[in-house]
Amino acid sequence: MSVTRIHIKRNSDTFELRRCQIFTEILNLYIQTAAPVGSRTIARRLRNSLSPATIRNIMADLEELGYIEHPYTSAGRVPTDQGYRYYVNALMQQSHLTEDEEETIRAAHERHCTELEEIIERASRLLSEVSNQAALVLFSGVSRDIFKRIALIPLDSGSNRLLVVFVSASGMVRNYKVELPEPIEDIQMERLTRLLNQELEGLPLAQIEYHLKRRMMMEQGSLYYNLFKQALAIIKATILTSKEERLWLEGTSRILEQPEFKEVTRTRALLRLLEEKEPLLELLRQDLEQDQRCRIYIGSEMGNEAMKWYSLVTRSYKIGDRVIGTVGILGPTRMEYSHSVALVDRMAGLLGEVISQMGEL
Amino acid sequence: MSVTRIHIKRNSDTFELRRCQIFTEILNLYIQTAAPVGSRTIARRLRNSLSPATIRNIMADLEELGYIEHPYTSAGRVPTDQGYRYYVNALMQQSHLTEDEEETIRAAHERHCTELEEIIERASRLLSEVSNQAALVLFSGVSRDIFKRIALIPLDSGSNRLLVVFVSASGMVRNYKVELPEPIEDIQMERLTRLLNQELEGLPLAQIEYHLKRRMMMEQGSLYYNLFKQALAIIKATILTSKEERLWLEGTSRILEQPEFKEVTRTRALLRLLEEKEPLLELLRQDLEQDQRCRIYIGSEMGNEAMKWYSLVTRSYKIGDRVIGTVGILGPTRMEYSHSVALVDRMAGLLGEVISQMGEL
DNA sequence: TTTTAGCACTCAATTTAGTTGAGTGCTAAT
DNA sequence: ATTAGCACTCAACTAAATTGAGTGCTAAAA
Repeated sequence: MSVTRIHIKRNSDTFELRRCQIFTEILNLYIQTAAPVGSRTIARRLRNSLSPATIRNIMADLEELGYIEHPYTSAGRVPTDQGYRYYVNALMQQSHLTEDEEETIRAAHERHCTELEEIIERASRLLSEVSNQAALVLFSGVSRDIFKRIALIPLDSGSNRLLVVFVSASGMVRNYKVELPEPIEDIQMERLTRLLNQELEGLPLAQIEYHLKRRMMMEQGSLYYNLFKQALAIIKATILTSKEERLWLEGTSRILEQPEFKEVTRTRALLRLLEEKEPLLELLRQDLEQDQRCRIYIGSEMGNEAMKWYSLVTRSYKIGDRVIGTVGILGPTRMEYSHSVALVDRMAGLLGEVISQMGEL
Repeated sequence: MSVTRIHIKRNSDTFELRRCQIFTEILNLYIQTAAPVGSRTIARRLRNSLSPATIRNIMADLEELGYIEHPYTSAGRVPTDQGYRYYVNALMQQSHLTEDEEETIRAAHERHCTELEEIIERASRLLSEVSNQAALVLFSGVSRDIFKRIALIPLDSGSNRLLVVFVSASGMVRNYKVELPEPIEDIQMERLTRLLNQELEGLPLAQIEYHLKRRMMMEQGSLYYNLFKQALAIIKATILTSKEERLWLEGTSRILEQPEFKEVTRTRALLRLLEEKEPLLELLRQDLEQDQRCRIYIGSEMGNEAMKWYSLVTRSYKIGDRVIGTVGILGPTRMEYSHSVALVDRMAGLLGEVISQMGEL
């Protein structure tokens, strides 16, 4: 009673292998049916090469390892988050898209379009449709984008209201309205525009401030000093202040189509959370830092009670080697991870490509 | 058995009045509790001035009129869509916002901001929070907006790619990328810009095409002819092609908090529909045509199976007397219509105001 | 040592039957 | 025109019984 007997001494390779096989079987069945899996079912699936009793023993082992668990004494087994993690890390095999899926994706990308936002919205819709889960796309391009061109447009002649139009290398266009402390002459404005475009072209946004400050120092005392000062002020008030992060979330209603939806409270909590967006953003921002392959967050790993029953598969997408955002699929922990990974990979690749092309134009 | 006896001959004013009173009572009770209302409950609410039996008779009348119905033989009564309609048209009294609500709304509008989209997003969130229902805001400003200013920015020097920046009177800024059939010189472009700004300032977008064509005719043979031709081409490729309708939808998860949510299929169907957006848009577009006070669509009136159990309260908002969009609340048919109307009215007024101010700046 | 058959046991889920109570419609008395 | 009274209906709840998929353990077989 007091000593927990750990009897997984049968550690030869064959046993190890068989355990994995049975675990995968449980996992797959559970993914398909959403119902706890029992020993007899597994036995049948293995064409009775092992008896239910044996499988029960192995299941006991798996439970001790923390990969599966009992909802109650006499129910079948259900994978734990730890189990999914093990599967994802060690057992999962690469999966490929079906021809249908390829076709759908290709068809959707046939119509070209020039609006970045439209491209992203479509991509998120597409991903949601093909995966039949909720899909998300984060665009956080601006902050890691590159300066291409700026234009200053007076909003009222003679006034001090200014429209600043900014075009980034990735083709994104942004507008900012600014109010200057005092009216600015047309000639001065033209100079300013020319200066900014000459100085900043090709510069990553992160370096702009530093660069302008340095140049300002250099020009100290010269005619240009004031110009640089003004330029810096404008840039600071516009491009640098805006944290242009935007999240698209599509197909949340598909979450209601899963059987786990029956648990009303779970679903409600999740949808609430998704509407807030901030918690998700925090998670996604991590992906921006490193350029890795797919990231998978399983249930409790997301560190949020409301997301306990859901998993997230994400991958960053990029222009060249600059990460500019993240795409992802959100579904119940009981999801087909390999398939989701394949989809997310494809979407991330495609989205990067399409946006790159757009920027080049 | 064969002849339906209609015994609503008691048509004197007192009876009429009493019927209304009881109907309102049923309606209010049902709105509060979401449970069918029985004759005894009503009798108690009327301090037993009438016996349950009498009330049953009246209820039978109301049922014959189509205002209430039985879910099953021995259940209480539930208002029908027709009943809600009657209430809304004839019985509903104007309601005012509570101080709390006023306070919340005012607080939210304290922080000024310059981005149109941000203002609208905030407004929809706010409306959803205060009403505790799903809220929506349609912005369809552009098509009925007024020209203010245009700017042309070459994207690559010497190339034929152009960024067109357009500012409308309501303060909205739009960008379009266009590809010209042949490169355009800087001087020519400046002329073009000046021409467009001079010709079109203050013109409703709907009249732009006609105006330019007419001017083109007038200048036939003159030096300006080609300029006008080019101008028209650009305008057509940008401002006039874009149908810049955008719908914000916030707080859909609040729908899950209503008791009618138990009917899983209903909710699922609704959320699905809301994600598509198009059906809602169609409905909302109608409001743009006339400037009326609040519009109320009740359940089946929306002509969509999935929305059968929900109602929509909308009102257009405007700049001056130009309608530029619609705000609305979406909730179960069993909603507090008068309160929703008050909220929607306030939001529509406020939103119009805020956007107007923004445009003036 | 591993596998399996057998058995007692558990427990959610389903079924069944019975009870309750809010509500109705009708009729006859007030 | 109103009400009291009565028979009837039916969802919702309760409690008990049944079912069956599943378990763990043990002892025998391989």
